[in-house]
Amino acid sequence: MQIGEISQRSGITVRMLRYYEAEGLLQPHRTGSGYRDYSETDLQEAKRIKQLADAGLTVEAMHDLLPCIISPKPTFHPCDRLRARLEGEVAKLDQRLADMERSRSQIVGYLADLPVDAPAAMPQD
Amino acid sequence: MQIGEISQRSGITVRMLRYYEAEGLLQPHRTGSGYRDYSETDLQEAKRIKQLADAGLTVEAMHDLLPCIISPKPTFHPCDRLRARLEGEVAKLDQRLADMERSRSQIVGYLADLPVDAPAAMPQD
DNA sequence: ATGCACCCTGACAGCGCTGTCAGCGTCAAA
DNA sequence: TTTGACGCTGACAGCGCTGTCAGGGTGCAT
Repeated sequence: MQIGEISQRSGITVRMLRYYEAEGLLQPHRTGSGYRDYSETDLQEAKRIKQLADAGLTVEAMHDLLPCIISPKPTFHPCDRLRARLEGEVAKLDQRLADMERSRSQIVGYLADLPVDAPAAMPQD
Repeated sequence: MQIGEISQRSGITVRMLRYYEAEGLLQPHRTGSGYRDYSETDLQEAKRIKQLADAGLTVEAMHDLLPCIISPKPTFHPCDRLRARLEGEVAKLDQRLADMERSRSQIVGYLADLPVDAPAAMPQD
């Protein structure tokens, strides 16, 4: 299928599909005239890429991920490095989650201290 | 105090202090020769700015926040707009938190399906 | 053969900061 | 007065995408 179709079917913009290809993820065949020609397998991969992207992973991280995850058949390469990377990603996520929780309660605190609309309380340091 | 000192005391880089000033937050007096001259109050404000920045708020959001929050005495302006903004920020944070939770479990799922190092399972679609 | 939708590449812009460098004043101490 | 730390401004770069535009082919249907 052409790029427009896979774009619609995967929810990834044409722009980003080309970007992913340039970055070494998801490299479709080309027709004689140079058109990208995506297979159903490519579509599967595209969907996974989208999941990961939505999950906040960088292209660089996906680079390590995909070789182990995408394959429609069992993967045979040592995935220890990948495991490490994934664990790192989780750790990073946890870190960010914690930060954001903290932010959230801070803002909620501000909100609580906010005067209703007239002179009133202030957040004490 | 000069910029270097407030930088150390607030944990904000010199670069960012100037940036915040350019953005209209935290505008210190100037000495005759043009040096920035920060007061203790400025330091307080700087610390709050840092908190908010760490909390992931943009300068633009802080713009609305600070007039209501910073003041060392009760604030008298109507803060309804601020309240709305804060609530919006909380909502955004909640959204992002949810996304990230989802990402996290997705990755953890991948991790669980990962072969130990030899040929093995694959994530079933 | 003409048209129109769709594809191609390459390049520039913008997000919201943040670092860094250049080129040049200021100030206090030696 | 000279030195060295510190301050000033302005500007460019980079992060990781993402949109958009320009200039130009391809392919199918009238």
